[in-house]
Amino acid sequence: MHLDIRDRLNACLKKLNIEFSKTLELEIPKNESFGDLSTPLAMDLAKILKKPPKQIAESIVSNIEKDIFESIDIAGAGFINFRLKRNFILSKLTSLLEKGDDFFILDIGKGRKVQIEFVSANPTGPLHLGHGRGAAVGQALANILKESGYDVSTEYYINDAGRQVELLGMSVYIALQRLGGKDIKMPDECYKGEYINELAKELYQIYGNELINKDFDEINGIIIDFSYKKILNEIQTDLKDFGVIFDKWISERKLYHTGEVQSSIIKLKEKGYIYEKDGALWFRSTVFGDEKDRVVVKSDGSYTYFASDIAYHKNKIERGFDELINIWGADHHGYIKRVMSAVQALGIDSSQIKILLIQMVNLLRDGMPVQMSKRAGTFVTLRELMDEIGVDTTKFIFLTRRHDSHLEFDVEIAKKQSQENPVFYVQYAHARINSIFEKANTECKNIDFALFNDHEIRLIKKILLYPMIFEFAVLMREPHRITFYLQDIAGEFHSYYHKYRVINEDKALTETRLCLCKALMLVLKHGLRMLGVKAPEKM
RNA sequence: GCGCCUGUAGCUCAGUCGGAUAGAGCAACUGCCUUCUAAGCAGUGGGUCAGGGGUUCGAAUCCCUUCAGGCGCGCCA
Repeated sequence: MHLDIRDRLNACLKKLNIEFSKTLELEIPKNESFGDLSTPLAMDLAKILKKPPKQIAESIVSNIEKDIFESIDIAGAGFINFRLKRNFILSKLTSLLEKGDDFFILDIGKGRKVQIEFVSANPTGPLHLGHGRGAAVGQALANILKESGYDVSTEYYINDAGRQVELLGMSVYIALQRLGGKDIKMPDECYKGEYINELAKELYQIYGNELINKDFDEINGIIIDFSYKKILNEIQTDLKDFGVIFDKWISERKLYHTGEVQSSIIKLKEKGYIYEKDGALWFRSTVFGDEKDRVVVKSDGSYTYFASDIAYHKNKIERGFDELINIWGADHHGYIKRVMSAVQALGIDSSQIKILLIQMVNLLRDGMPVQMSKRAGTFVTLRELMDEIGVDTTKFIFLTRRHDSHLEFDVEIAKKQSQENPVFYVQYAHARINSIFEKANTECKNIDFALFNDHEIRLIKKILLYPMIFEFAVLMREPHRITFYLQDIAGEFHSYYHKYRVINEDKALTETRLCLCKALMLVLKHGLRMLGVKAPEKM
């Protein structure tokens, strides 16, 4: 619907010889009496053309093709308000019913290659809530970008090298020693939690006392590999059960084995961004606005995590993506500048990489925040939450906030099956419609537009607005906009459902209303699919 | 101390890179099940957009500043 208006606006601008390269903005007016859709275009153009907005608006209004409009008004400081013809709205409805899911296909991406890297949790422990939120957002983002014409590739970067996995190995080694009766304290920096003991037990079952009597240095390889692979396996299972699929899992170790870490530093060195100080090699990130330069090779000759991350980004860039999206936990925000610096030093435009920060999740139980500490091993895992609350609810709630905003996750509300729980509210609308179709002895056919009342026309307009919401979610890379829309439209439907009977004595009216239901069902199903949430037929 | 993020109704949060009279859900209160699922609906009240300055036709949105909260400031990852 909005695209039809935009097309006419663009054609009109062309006719008037006005250049406007941005995506033309259409919005839902604050007040319904203003019209169906409006645009602040004239006010934007006023700045460029240095003419009064009303004058521009008038010129647009008199030159635009008016076939689909009931009326076009200029209001306020220069808004152009459009009211669509009833016939046009109904033709769009017909089109939606005919095309089904194809109606929602947009070609914004035009095949541009986008890579989304997300979760990428260290394989040193189970996934927790924050990872879950990142997983839900990343997958939803992948879904909507795919659906809108991007060539999307999702990826998980496995930090299977370096200090953290070594610490994991050490932790399991010590647990193993304790299992063998040795009285050793678990050092502070080590990982705790029951899963460490489990890993030790499993190793004991395989190797018996063999490992216990050896020094860590002799057997660290065995322990580290066994442990991180086991954990990675569980992470993969958890993500799969959470409905998150990665196209590619890439290993940090591999970047060392292929020499990419080394070569990327050489490349930076050639460009003059590397220097030596205090026996270490530093990257000049301050050139790009970082607050200090960063070490890439330590004085003991080993690489920092940053070094392999540079190699990873170089690797991504060389794979020819047009856009890279990194989804990180908000606690990594201090890391953004140096990665952006490295990426720029490697020669790509910083606008090609976007880093989305996922804010913290606070878990509430009985109205009280649950304290989480990774060190103490007292954190709530994604697995626990999935098992307790269900995959759909968990995902949906993760998507009810802007990624940038703190999320309060109330377990009690999530478990409630009522209006307080937004997922059920939306799913229930879908199930209700499905149930109507089961009860009806007929289907959506012989649609008679004359039978729609004003309430229904309003609802149809709202349904047809979905592509605009979807487009905006894509352009802004913000899946939560779909979540909000779905709650909104579900509410409209529940209200409609109570006021009017779909199945009634009048066959023509019944069939016409079934078409409205069908259209809404298509939208609900599509929206939920984008979020990765099921649209149940029965509840 | 420095940097980043946040501050919108009692609570949880939307709000289009500056636009029209700032919205929703929950909670509170009042009603609605012999009719397609009450996991639902209808109605009522609720605001100094943290405070203060500035920028302009116009600010919740941009700039400065104060306050409050979160996070980050390793040759850790």
